[in-house]
Amino acid sequence: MPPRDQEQTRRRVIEATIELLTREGRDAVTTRAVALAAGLQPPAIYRLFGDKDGLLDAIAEHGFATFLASKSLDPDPRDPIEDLKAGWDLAVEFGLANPALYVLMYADPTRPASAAFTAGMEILMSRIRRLAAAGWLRVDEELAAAIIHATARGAVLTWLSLPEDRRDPALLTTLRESMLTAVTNHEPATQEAGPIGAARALRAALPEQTALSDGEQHLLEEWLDRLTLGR
Amino acid sequence: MPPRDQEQTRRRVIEATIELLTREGRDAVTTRAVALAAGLQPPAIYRLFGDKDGLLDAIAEHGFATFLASKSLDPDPRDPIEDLKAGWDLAVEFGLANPALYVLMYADPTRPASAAFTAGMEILMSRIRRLAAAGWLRVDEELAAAIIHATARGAVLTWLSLPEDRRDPALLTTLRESMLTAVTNHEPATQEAGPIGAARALRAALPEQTALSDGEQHLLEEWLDRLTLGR
DNA sequence: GGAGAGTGGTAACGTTGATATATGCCACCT
DNA sequence: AGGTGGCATATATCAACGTTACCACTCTCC
Repeated sequence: MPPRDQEQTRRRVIEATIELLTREGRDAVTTRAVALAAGLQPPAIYRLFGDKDGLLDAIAEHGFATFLASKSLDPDPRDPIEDLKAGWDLAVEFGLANPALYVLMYADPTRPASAAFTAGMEILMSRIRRLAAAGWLRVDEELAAAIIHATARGAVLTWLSLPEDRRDPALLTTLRESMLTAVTNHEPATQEAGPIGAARALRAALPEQTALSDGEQHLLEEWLDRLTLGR
Repeated sequence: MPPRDQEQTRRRVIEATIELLTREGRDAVTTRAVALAAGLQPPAIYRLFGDKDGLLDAIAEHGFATFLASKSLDPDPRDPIEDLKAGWDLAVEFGLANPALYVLMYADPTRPASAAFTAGMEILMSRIRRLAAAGWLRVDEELAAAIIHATARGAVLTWLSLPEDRRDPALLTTLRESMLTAVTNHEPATQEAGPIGAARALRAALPEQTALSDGEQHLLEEWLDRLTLGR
């Protein structure tokens, strides 16, 4: 049997599993129930996914990918802050739209990061890097990622743990705004994009620094001048 | 047998379970393993706790209570803001000190709130109420509780999901400060960028530059890192 | 002293994740 | 065309799990 068919049954199993998970909950996802829902025998799961964790990773990836595909993410290079907000909203929206899947992916911190998890992190990191390049970042990139991740995670899990009639949308907007003020500056540290603007801004602010020796600072100034000249 | 003895064996079982949980992880907590560790037969668990969830609730309550007992919480009626900070720190500290227990209590949002969970919420709510009485609250009490809860939950779970060598304590202090500015009218002491922001921007934009040699760029990156660290 | 209630121990049931063994099918080579 | 090897399927099975039924014992109270 060519791998085409196997890929097809893989998809069928994955979709049946997601259906089962969202409709009957986490505990209903047993290898037998999945096999039955997909019209296979229990051992087939193991041939296709290795073990149950493999199956769960696969459905996480599939669910995340289809969610992303349903959204159009077109970053505006001129407003990285708006992009960050949109990215945060996207992460939260995924959690609210796919609670069971989200809990599977993000609830247990001891669970090793799945492919879907790292894929989401990649999206975030690219936006953070653009923010940093534009001089907006108040903290270093790694800390920014952690803050964004933590606020989104806390927002979704807390939202889901509240009974439906006590869920206040202000929780989400407030947390997003807090995240923003924690991560970004009120004004960008550089006026122009790219290394040239950053170099010029640093050149201007350099006299205040104390971390470098006189000699180091002198050489640094030369380099910054070369950078601003672009050659 | 008088209930005195039963209470004693209950305690023994609870402590054995916590020991098992923290030493060998979540999956090691089976009714049989717990019974063996406590020197009982498996059915005894059910006589004492009803079912396995009853046992887990009991250990959550016990773990939370002993943690609280080890801390002295003496609210200062004159500084409710400091009290809130201390309360948030307390919640986070509990999570970092008892990861397995915390995950059990807070990871799965579909799990019904245990006694320990609501006990922690009670502590929080009393502080929020005092904050509100003093006129410090920027949002209504329920939203404040949700924000505090969400930031703490996100902080702990994100912290635990990071590998140990990438855990930055600034994540916790930053999130606490964000929570504070989101919930209260207290003005944050925000530091302005100076050369740090510009250095960070240049660091992020550096790969695009062509004016410097590889060696120069490498040394420059080291200096920029030193500048952003401020020492 | 005997009846009843409650405790404790043994064995067992149904289900789960996972695997080993047997059965059937299809492409491929001679 | 007819074997033949390899692979997907199907059945049976395993150990471990949460949980419960059942039985023997002991203690209490009349």
